Amino acid sequence: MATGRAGEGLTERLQVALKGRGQRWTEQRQIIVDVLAASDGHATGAELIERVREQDPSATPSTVYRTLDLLEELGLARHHHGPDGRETYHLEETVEHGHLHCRGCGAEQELDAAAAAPILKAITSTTGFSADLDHLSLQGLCAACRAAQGV
Amino acid sequence: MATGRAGEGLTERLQVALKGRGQRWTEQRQIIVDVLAASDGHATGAELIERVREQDPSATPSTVYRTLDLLEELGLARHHHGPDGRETYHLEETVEHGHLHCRGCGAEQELDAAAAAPILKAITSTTGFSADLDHLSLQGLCAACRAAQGV
DNA sequence: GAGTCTATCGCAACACGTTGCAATAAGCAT
DNA sequence: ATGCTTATTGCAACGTGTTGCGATAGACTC
Repeated sequence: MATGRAGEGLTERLQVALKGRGQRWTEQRQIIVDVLAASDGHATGAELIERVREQDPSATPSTVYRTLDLLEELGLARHHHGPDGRETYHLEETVEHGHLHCRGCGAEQELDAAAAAPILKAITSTTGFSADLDHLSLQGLCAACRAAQGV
Repeated sequence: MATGRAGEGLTERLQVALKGRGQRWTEQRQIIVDVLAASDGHATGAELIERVREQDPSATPSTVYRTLDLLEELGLARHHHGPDGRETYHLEETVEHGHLHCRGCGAEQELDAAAAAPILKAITSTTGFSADLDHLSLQGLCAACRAAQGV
């Protein structure tokens, strides 16, 4: 939880992965990975940029977004879209999980792999489609709101 | 199939609903509803604006988006977010359905209510959450791509 | 260490969507 | 028909995210 520093092994994994693709390790990328590691799960692009800028005011949005894309290509980060269409990013280290947004009370529940398993299974068996848990972002009514609204 | 004109009853329903709320019926709103009706399902905000502008070049994005919000409030339109976070709008008349985006081949399948029923049931029984089919937008691998990749 | 190649950076512009505000015009009452 | 109230419009600016391009600088060779 929010260590403030990228996991020690992570930086090295990154350096190796980049070198293997003829790409480069830079200080900005280190900062972005650190910030992402410190953000522990759910940070929007704008938040990440702001935090990166605290450490390096010369950083620009394009650099941050491009680095995030790169991290995704390498499989070290993921992003998904909230109910308002905004993006949130997190490291792949974080447990894979889906999201449930309640349109009644606005609450957001996480959906871990165990809870999601029957759902993913139902998707596969009815559609042949293998869904990515990380992109599973549902909107609806939570149990409490359903009870409150007598639905 | 893209009638090109809003269903006759629709315009009247709208006028009544608006009047009941002390709101007004304008030509622009008629155009927007017509365009939406002609778009038959999946149109992005930008596309809608472009088509509205063909009929009324003075229309601006803010007006179109505000009208779309209004239509949603009235329950006559819906929107959801694609895998890239962009919005697509459709009339409530359109059959309620979810979406499946394949990250392998880029194909998009629709998920009708019958196919979704077991999935929604699984969601409810494991989480207590009642999900909105219209916001169900999954990303993953379709059966063909899974076979091709031997996953 | 100097030179070369090219990935990365910063900038500027764009695209989509949202919001605040002043001007317009819809709908109602007279 | 005229005037009044206020919902709606258009404009302009902003926020988030993307893209093209020239300049910078990282990594490798000699």
